[in-house]
Amino acid sequence: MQNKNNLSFTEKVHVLTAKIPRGKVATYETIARALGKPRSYRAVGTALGKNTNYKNVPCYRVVRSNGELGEYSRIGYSKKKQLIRDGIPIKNGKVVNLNDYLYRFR
DNA sequence: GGTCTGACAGCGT
DNA sequence: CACGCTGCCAGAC
Repeated sequence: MQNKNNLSFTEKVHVLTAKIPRGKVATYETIARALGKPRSYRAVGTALGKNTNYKNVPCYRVVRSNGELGEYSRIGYSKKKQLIRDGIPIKNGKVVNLNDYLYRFR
């Protein structure tokens, strides 16, 4: 399903996720907001869930609004480890000072 | 086109 | 403070 922009909502989510720089993270709400729909965070989660392009889309950089890492079920691979590797401090399964590491889409 | 699902969020209990 | 129910939106049936 493609819209006028030639990109489905899901595709947009993937693209934005891929733009998150190393050392930064984004929340489902942030991404939804970047798409101009602050309340589609639900759909964002669904979109990432359907994503299988782990090579191109660093979905581990997408966390919950409260700083928790979220499910990331599919593989069961440590999202936490990846973030730490990117320089994001994690404590008790949550991002420390989320606001400082939160990436703002431009 | 109505209904269900989901890698969520917020508020109530 | 830990659950549970409800609301939200796009995609799949």
